[in-house]
Amino acid sequence: MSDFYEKVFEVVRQIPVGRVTSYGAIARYLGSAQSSRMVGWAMNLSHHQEKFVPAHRVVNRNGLLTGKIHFGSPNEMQELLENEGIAVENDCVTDFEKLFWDPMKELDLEQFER
DNA sequence: ACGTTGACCTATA
DNA sequence: GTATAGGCCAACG
Repeated sequence: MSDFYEKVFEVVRQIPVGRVTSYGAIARYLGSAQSSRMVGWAMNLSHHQEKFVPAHRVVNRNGLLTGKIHFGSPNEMQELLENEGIAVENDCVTDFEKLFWDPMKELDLEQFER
């Protein structure tokens, strides 16, 4: 497994409950700013990972649940999000800007504080 | 081996 | 404000 995917999974697991992030944010955090597609592909592999990866907390820049079809059922992603307290309407995360969790900001800030 | 596709993003027009 | 174009890299047929 490449380090890239491993890092992606690690970052995704660090997403707090009730928060969401975008593929681009993760890609930028990993240094591959314009390779956001690879992040999505990594999510595809996340199903094979023994450790559970909350891929449902990762949406596109628009807050749209584009990847829901890759889950078992299209409703599964929305159900999981709503179960964590994230309101989803019409396959879009409501108050996406509020719930947005930027790893580049949050993680770097945590590391900086330490 | 080559062409197409894809859980995306940014930039022009 | 929507529309189109380009770029990125890996997987699939």
